[in-house]
Amino acid sequence: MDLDLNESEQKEFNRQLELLSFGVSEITPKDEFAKILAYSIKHNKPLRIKYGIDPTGADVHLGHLVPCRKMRQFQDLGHIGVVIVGDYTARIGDPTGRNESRPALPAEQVKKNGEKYLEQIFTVVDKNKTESKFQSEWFNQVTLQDIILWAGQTTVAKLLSHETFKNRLSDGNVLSLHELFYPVLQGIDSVYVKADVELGGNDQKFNVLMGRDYQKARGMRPQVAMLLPILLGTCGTRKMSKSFGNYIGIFDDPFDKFGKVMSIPDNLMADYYKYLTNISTADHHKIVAGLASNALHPNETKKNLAQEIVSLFHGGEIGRDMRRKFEEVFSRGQAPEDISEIKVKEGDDLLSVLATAKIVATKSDGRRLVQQNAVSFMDGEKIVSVEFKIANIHLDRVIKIGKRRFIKLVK
RNA sequence: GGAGAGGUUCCCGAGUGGCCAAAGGGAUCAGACUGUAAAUCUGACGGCACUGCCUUCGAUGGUUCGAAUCCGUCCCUCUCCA
Repeated sequence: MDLDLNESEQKEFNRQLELLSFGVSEITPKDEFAKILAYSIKHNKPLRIKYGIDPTGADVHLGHLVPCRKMRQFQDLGHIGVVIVGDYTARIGDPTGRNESRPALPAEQVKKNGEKYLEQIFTVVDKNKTESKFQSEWFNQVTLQDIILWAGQTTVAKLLSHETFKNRLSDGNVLSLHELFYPVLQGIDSVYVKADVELGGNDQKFNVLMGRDYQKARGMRPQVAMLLPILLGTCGTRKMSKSFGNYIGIFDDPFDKFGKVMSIPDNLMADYYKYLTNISTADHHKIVAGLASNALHPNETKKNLAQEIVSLFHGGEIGRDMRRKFEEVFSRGQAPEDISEIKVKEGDDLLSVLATAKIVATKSDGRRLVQQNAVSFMDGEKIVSVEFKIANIHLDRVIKIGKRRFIKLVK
């Protein structure tokens, strides 16, 4: 490889290296990354940046966006994004960090999820500079002979060196053979798409490095692993994940997004600012310092953050609206403007009405809420009887359940 | 193929004949408090015609006045042996 850069190439190299390294927790191997980047610049050959996502559900969440935003950065510098929808790996379920197998998903479900995933990913990734692919494009042609070949190019000891697999075995949990294929398939993907760099969360190191092994086995230049921090979920303790229920989804309603951001612990604000908004490094420093010195009010700062994040997906106007709505509902205890309505008539049993409106899960649930003093009319009186019947004087009034459930009774 | 151990409510997990709709923890919801859908404390947490009744403890069929608990069959998992 001829890597003697002239002055302007060197300048460009430094610029890209700095930008691309920002906010990354690990580049392995680092010197190789520098080499392929230099080569790319010298020969004006864009790098192929791979990112794979398993369409196990229908929702992409903000945690997925950390690598996506990095991909966007690459694209803005002229490189090519390769997004792989893991429609095969989704059927296995990523075993990383899990102590049990996941149920297999049917193929059509996975296909449908995949389309939705791409749509969500393209809210951040530049669609025009992206090749999007489904694993089935290559895996559907595979023969048993291929599979045996791949299986022969890694070892059980290697796979079992993965902590997840090791722990599963030692804890006496289920470990099925197909799960061992998860890293293998991910590695083979890199061969098929000729990836130069693969993006992934920190927990994906093992899987990403498999790609290097398989590329080397084919005499290809191995990809570089670029690992990004794992975004913590709204609970502040575990990684953002659908299965932990602590995620903020791209398709979440804007008000939900706002509220969910408001529910994160204060100490997560800096990370969310860093990885999810477009603020500059300098502004980020200001916020971190401001919070530390109490110059910035944590609640205001969090509202700003929530507004930023909502605006990112829904535009500035909706961002402002959601902030106003949040302040109305929670800070001032007012009802929001857009309340759903339910038709009632004199004598209707309130619990039945609420259950029909699906604002409480079941009548028993509603009964409990009444007993816990959670149900009241917006303009004052509390409902204390589980046998409360609706009268005409209650029409056009708003019932509030807990802090965030509202419903209007109409004729 | 053989021997042993298991499969419990949304999740983890206790429960080996009636006091079990089933301990404890997590998640969730509510109340208080708060700058917050944060933290903390308190409470709730299968359903309904709610001091009672109905459904649930892998599936199914039994034993018993009575079964998550005992027995048969089946399905699934783990460990050791081969």
